[in-house]
Amino acid sequence: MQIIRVALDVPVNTIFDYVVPNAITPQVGVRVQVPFGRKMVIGIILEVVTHSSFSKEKLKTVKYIFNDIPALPESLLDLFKFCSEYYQYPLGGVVMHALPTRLRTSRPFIEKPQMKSQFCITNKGKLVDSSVISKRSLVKLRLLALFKESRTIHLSEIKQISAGAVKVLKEFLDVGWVVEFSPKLKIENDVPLILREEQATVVNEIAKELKQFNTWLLYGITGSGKTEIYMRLIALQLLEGRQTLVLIPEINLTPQLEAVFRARFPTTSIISIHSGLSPSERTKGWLQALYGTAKIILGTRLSVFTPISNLGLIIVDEEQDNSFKQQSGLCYSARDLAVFRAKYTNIPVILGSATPSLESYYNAIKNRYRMLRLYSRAADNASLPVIQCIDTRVVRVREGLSDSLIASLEKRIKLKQQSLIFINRRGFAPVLMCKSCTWTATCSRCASRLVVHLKDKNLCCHYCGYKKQIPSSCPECGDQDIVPFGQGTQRIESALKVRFPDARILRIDHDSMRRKAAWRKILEEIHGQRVDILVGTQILAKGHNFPNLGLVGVLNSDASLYSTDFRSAENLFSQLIQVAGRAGRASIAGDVLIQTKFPNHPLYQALRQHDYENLARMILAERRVANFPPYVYQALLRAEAPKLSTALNFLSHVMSLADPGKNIEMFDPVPAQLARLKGMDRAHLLIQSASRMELQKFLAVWRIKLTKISTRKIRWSLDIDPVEF
DNA sequence: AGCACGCCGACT
DNA sequence: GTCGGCGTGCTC
Repeated sequence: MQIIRVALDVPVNTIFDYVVPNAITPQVGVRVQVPFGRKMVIGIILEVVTHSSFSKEKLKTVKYIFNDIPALPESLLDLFKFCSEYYQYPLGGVVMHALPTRLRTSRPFIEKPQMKSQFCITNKGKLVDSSVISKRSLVKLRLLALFKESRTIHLSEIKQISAGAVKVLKEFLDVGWVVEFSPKLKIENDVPLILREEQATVVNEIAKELKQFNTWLLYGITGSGKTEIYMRLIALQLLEGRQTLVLIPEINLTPQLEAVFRARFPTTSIISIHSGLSPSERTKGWLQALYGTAKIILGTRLSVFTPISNLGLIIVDEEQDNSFKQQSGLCYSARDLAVFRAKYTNIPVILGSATPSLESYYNAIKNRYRMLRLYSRAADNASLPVIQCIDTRVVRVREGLSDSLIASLEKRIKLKQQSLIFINRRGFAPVLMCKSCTWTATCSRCASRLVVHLKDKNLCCHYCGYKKQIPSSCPECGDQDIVPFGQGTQRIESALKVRFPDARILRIDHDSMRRKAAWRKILEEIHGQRVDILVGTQILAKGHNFPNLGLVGVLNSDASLYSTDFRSAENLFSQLIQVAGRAGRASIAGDVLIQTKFPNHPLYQALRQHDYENLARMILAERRVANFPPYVYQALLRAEAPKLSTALNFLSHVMSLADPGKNIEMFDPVPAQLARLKGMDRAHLLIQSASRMELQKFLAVWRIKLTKISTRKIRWSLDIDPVEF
């Protein structure tokens, strides 16, 4: 009897067996529709066997075997298996999570061959001498001439030439004389820069071992030209016909990097996978990667699961970024899976960063990763910004702004340069407070304070989205003197407006970024020099070049220095290095001013010296003493329940069931940082071990016990290598 | 996760 | 006497 073992999207740690009629030969990696309970569901065949341990009478027969897409490669299925085991998550859940949503439906996927509507000529096309075309091929000649004289041509214009013109267009596309033009992206004729010596060294080092596994940690200061190195190595892959997977942290960065890649590789098929695409578009790109036609696959963490037939290289840019770690459900780290995938495929993986994660840096010290360094900035004349601290214990601060910062802003406005005020969000949002009884507005569903939004005149919970009106008096004591306390971006913006009435000030935060096109518009404003002072949070730190930026002011970064989260200092450092990197990118010497009460803190000292490695070694020394990662491996069991005591009791009970060996350390259950979220109380239990393998073994056994005990009213989940607590 | 089965309170 | 509450357990 033919039996298939199928992965289904059910939170049960088993795969399900089905009978296949003898006339059909099933294949591993193929999508199927099967009866499950009283419904029909979609799954993926993981194994084809002849016997089932499940009783034969109870076995059902597969309903439909899809042939709309090719079978998933076994290497990808192995990645799923590893992911399921390592992250302690049901295999079926992993497989279906990784599949594009469009393929999770029972409707077969039929690709509509739709052509882009606009096309433009490439450098190669421009150089074509029309004499190579036969004088009799009138359509070819006319089309080429048309392309040579205009920048972009619409499909309808091409159709006007003759009925056969579209066929000729396809020929031109095949030989690379023209490319599809996407109106969103400007295609410039990008000429590869001449590499600096240190860049060339890095490229050569990696190129020497291009066909075998190695984890390269590329440490390069901001603006040192890491992207150029990626492109050189991608070019080498392209010569071999191999594909490259590029993982980046945020969706915001996709169009930017995509445009850079398209400019460099105008005739190469590049796909980007991000949440802005429709399910069909996503599936289309996903399939192009599987077919091997897409040569560069650019995407966020989910794209680590993309099937790629001829993968030659993986790049993880900004590898320290926490958005590579999924925080709920399947808590995977795309960076770590990328390393596994590269090892399994025997190809190199590059982790790039200006401030590598301590985990990666430690791996480099231990020679598990190979470190390469870039110390200088790529652009001529560009130097690193001068970073200084403003001691707010000494200098007067009004409305959150010190006199020295105001003076510097004034200077930059006079020089017609732009400035950026960067606000560290932590504890900075304005809360509503009663001056007489110190009551503050809190969220009824979360253990959080409501944030004052002056523009919409309401109070908002930043965790669950709950909104309500600003009360006119204190609900506790009735006093009318209730005021926003602490400066948010809005308050800083208004303070700046008072101080600089003629300056053009632009505030950027999550509210002003809501709309899809907002970011593009904001960038246009900035690049068009229609802004003098930018005010904003984290979003401003990432990726973009502001050539005329002369000054960066940093407010309220101290809160992260002494946070309960042991990673907050390194995150702050990474963030400040990134914002500082916004300044002085072109020929302007940049200034960075940090307002702080602790100017002598080692973190700020390292920052002033632009000395990541010294700080990293110092933090590592602390971690070793405190027995923290990367010296130990951690796992977190989270539990949430309507009452905190329920969650804590559950964790205590579960802890008593555990049988940790002497190398496993378990800590007592504690309430989570944010003890209440969306009406649920949250607690967790930390487990750690110096041995990753022993921790894995222990968790596997323990989790089976966990799934067996009844969990009424409680939701629990395991987070392996947690980054947030 | 769904969805059914199952055993106890307020309703035509 | 039933309708329906959601606690428990199964799905190949």
